[in-house]
Amino acid sequence: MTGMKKKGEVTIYDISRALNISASTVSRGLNNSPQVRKELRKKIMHTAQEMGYQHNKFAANLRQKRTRTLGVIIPRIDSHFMSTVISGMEKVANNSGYQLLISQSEESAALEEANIQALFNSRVDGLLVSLSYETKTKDAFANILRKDIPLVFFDRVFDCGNCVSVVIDNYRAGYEATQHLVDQGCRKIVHVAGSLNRNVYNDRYRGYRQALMDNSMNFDDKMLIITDLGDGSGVSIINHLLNNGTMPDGIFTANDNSAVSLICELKRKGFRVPDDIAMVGFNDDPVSRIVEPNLTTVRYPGRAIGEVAASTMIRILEGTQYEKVNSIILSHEL
Amino acid sequence: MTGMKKKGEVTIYDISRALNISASTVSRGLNNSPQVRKELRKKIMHTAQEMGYQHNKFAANLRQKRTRTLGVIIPRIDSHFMSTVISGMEKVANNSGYQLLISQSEESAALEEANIQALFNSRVDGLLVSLSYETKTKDAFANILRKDIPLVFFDRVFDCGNCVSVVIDNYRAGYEATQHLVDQGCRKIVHVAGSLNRNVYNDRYRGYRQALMDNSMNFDDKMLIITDLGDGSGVSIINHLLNNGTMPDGIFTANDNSAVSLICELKRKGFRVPDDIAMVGFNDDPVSRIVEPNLTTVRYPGRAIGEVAASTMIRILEGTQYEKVNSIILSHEL
DNA sequence: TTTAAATCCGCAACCGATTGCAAAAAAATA
DNA sequence: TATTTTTTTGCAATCGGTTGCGGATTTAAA
Repeated sequence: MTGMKKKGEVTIYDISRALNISASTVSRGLNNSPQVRKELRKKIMHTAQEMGYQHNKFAANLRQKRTRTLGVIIPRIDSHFMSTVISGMEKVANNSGYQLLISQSEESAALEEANIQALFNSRVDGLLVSLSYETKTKDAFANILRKDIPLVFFDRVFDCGNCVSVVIDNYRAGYEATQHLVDQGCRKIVHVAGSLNRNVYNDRYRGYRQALMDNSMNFDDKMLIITDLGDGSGVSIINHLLNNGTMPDGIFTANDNSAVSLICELKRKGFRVPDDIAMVGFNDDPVSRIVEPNLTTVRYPGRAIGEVAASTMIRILEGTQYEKVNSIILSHEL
Repeated sequence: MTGMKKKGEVTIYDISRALNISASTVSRGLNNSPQVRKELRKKIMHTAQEMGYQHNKFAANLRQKRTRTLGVIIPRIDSHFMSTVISGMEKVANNSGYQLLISQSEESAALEEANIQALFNSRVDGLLVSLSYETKTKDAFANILRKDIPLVFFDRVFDCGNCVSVVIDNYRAGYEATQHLVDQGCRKIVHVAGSLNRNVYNDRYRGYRQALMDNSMNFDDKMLIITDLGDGSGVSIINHLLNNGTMPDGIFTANDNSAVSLICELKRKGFRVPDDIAMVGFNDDPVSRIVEPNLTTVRYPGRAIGEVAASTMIRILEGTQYEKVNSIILSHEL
């Protein structure tokens, strides 16, 4: 069927035959079990090496009912933030002898569900998820939860009894970002957000609202713009604002892509940034340091989020996570 | 040992008992084999669904000696280019029912070798690799090659008899980039490169040399600067050039990170870009479109590279790749 | 030397799906 | 109805480590 036949693999049985001992001893020897005397252990390993033996994970997995594999589902991997998260995760996992099975939901709830299913079938020991833009319910996770497969959400999370969330305090970050604009003298601040179904955007939005309120600034619906936050979102947002005649003197936007896009478009339209319109972004994309004028942005610790999510998961799996945590909040900074 | 016991899994034996048929028929039924009559097939699937059956890939893998898993080794995942490549790969793989096992070499030959070994042990059906900065020999791939595990290199490749390479024509791209600078009136062009052990940098360098030669411009060693191309490389490069008194009027640099870094540093030192010094980058990072002045850059089709690499691998595995190819060259553009 | 305690090792069952082979059942032909 | 052909189904072996349990061997204690 594959058109490709495997070469004869060397098994522990071959080794046992070569050394004239039993396969169980070989297995124990290779696993460095104290049940096999040191000398013999060495001989086994040496012979294994010599014969080109390769451990077969499937046989082991089948028997042990675990895979040392973590499933990861993210919207997309090709964003600065996500690839940084994954990088941190991969490193931690690798150091602990785990491997990552990564799949992309492409912001689609259906694909997300298919991926959950596929990873479930692959018998991942645990699942690390950042939700798609579309996802509304946790139905898709029913199988996972039913079988007590540990579930860790990061960044875009669900509030969920039996699982852990790794996030930053988006509410506070949103508050601080808005306050920063107020401190700069802005009196009319627009917020550009993503889907309010996602905690990250909802929390930032709530922080923004609270900051306005605490500064006795009023808010109306026209000051909240919900978009996909894509690279090209700037044009339509600015047009929208111009048409509404509600040009603000400050914009707090929920990621850096859209911030950059907005800045470019504003400049094209003749506005000066930050003199006419001040701007705060979110995510600490490298672009934010390059674009002129430099963009104020909320530092989003992607690598740390990945590392913490992975190490938490591993502690849960190894049974060394004693306290029952529901969410882990990492620090951010402007 | 894990502290976590699995719930009793439903197996084909449970189903066979429930339906009073043999496990082999259940297996065939679940695989939609025509050997089982349609009606029964449906009943089997239905019962499986109902009982919450989950296919166990390990048992299947163990028996079939294949995993439908592709190993991927890259220097780092947290760069725009690489994450785009991976994104394309993942999508293609997923569509064909394959999964990706991704690991990072962090530019270290030792870690790369460890990853090869780990993926080998995981019995990946094929291996997709972009080499680390350090790698010098193909020794680490000996096991892979010996067992005829298909090997596809992309971007940073080895010239290797039995495997495929997916690349762009870096030589021509280097030539064109240099020629572009010449056309802009540059008479003294410096090239900033990565390790010349890597084809990508070597080829670009050779293209650069050839372009100089074809324009009767001379070259001396001081005009080639080899660096790690990191985000912070600009400062030291400019200092180096200033100290040498060899300030050029054009720079062709082998990636966009360093280009941006260079531009920033040049501006800080009071040079005007591109009036005093023109610049061409490489990789088509989003930053290249944001930085001012806009950076001329070679469009590097990351997603396409990932897609082509993955689909080629899958064709090889499925035995539908008939022609014997050694390298696939994708097009680029300025 | 005998007995008790440790240490080492192997037997054989097990994990769960796949598949060659052959028997059984059903359908087609004589 | 008997025979051949075709379609369905089941038996049992297989993939390769892992591990509980008991037996064998060695060492220590009596």
